[in-house]
Amino acid sequence: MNDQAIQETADLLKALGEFNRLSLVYELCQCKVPQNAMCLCGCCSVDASVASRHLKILAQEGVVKAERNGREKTYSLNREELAKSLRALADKIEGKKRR
Amino acid sequence: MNDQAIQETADLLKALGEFNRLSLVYELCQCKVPQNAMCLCGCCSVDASVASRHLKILAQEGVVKAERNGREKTYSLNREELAKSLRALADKIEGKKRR
DNA sequence: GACATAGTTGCACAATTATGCAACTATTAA
DNA sequence: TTAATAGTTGCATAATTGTGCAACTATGTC
Repeated sequence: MNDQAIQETADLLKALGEFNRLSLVYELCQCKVPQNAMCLCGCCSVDASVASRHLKILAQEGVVKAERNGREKTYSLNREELAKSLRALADKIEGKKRR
Repeated sequence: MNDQAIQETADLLKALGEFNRLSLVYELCQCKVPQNAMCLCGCCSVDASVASRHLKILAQEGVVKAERNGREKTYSLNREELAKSLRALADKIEGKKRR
């Protein structure tokens, strides 16, 4: 496990490890269809600029996918990819190759 | 999903989402037997006090289990519990109940 | 007892991060 | 074109976090 790989995993976990961002993730988790930022910023009662920045971080880490729809921007969870990353980490932690 | 549950999950992910702490976790991941703090602090080249604090945080979040052995303190990963938490999150993210 | 080893805690400091406001861009509607 | 809505960015600020050093506690050894 090289430093870069560790850093990437740490960055993903850090992105998820903040209350308002995780709230956004859970909110999106409940949504069958993509949600716009205004709707999402309601779920954690912060300023729109704050939600915008949190969503940007989540998008950078591949947690959410953003899409422009006219003047709206809609967000959806990258469910499979995110679940896969988390399960890969769980597998590694339970792995049998030990010293 | 209430605020407290979100906060608890966020705290766990935050504990894992820091480079040196995740390095400690991966190091412990490779270890069949519990390791002491001095050995562990080598793996991320930080002061012993820093490793001590990181390990404390990991222990608080239930990531590692600490045990006194004479003047040493040995740490081991809570493999099953941690893997279970991560898989539960993955399951939730992939869940089918959507609006 | 004195001394060594393992680990923790107080303190100061640097760096990062989360936040809100105001001003901005971009798009749509009138 | 003007106005309205959605979202972003610059700036200042408060809060949190990671770090190393020095001093401390705890345990084992001589």
